Amino acid sequence: MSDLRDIQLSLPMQLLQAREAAMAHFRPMLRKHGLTEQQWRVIRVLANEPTLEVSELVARSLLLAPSLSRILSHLEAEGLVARSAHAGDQRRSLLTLTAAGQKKFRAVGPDSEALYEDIEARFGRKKLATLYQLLAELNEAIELAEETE
Amino acid sequence: MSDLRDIQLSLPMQLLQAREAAMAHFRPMLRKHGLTEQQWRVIRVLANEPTLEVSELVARSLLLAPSLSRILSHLEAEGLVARSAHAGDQRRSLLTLTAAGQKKFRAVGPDSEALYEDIEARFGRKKLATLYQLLAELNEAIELAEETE
DNA sequence: GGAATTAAATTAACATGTTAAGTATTCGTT
DNA sequence: AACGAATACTTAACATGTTAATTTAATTCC
Repeated sequence: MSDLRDIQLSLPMQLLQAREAAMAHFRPMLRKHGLTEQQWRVIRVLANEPTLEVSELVARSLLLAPSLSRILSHLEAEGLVARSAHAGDQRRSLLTLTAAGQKKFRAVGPDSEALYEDIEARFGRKKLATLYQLLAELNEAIELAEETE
Repeated sequence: MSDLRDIQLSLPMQLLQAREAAMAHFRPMLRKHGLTEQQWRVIRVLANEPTLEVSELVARSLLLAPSLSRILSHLEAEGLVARSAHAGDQRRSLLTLTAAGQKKFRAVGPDSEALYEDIEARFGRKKLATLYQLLAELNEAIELAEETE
């Protein structure tokens, strides 16, 4: 009944399927460490910076502000992340990994890396590099469209 | 502090970012039609088949069964989808698009297609085909890993 | 042919996604 | 200094994601 392209051939569905295939491996591992996928994203970003503002965390973790807000209060309650005042702007706050947070990062990191390397090895580093390049160009093309419309 | 790859270079993050870039265009359009992204996926799948079981819908829409269960009750309440009995297995039920559901599909379809074509045109059909191919191979590689482990 | 298993969906419980509204603070202007 | 606008988050409300538990019906096996 439809002239619309097969749903399986739509770009967002392909991207979703590929991501789910990968995450199906990561989620059980993270679960063993007591973390969700999103909590791990936050910890991972914070592990590479001494401190970050919420807005920076939003940008780097690809989480929406309301989600991050909830996740941060959770991670604070667990003692993995600490919040401190921003000198000069009371609206902002600075987030840091606590010692416990750093310990968690060091515990999960190798397990995470192992899964990545497994995927890389099976898929091929060369093809993976091509895929990254294409995805970056896709983002660029779409963002360019936003400026034009 | 970290030897872990930059989070921005991780495959799931790249896939997520690319998908979000695309969906940022689709969601407002769907919202005007009173649909969520996921509801539209269900309608789109059903538009191509006279009837489908829940398990088939799960597979083709890339939704988890609990999510689909809620979405279907919503779409039934809206009169877009109808449920009928499965002859021979009372556990299953058959889903069909109602006349209103088909009308909705015909209303949204062109808007959806226009956005796809815009992306295709900007990104390039050739590169898009390469991207599809790589994503399919990635899925294959990951699923192969599942059988082995 | 009846008890134990398996299978298909749904429900439950909690976390996140998404949009809109709200809050507090800062900035810009006069 | 003071007002309005903009900024940085947070809350709210509802939809979906995720895992586990339930429910109901079919299947298996003795």
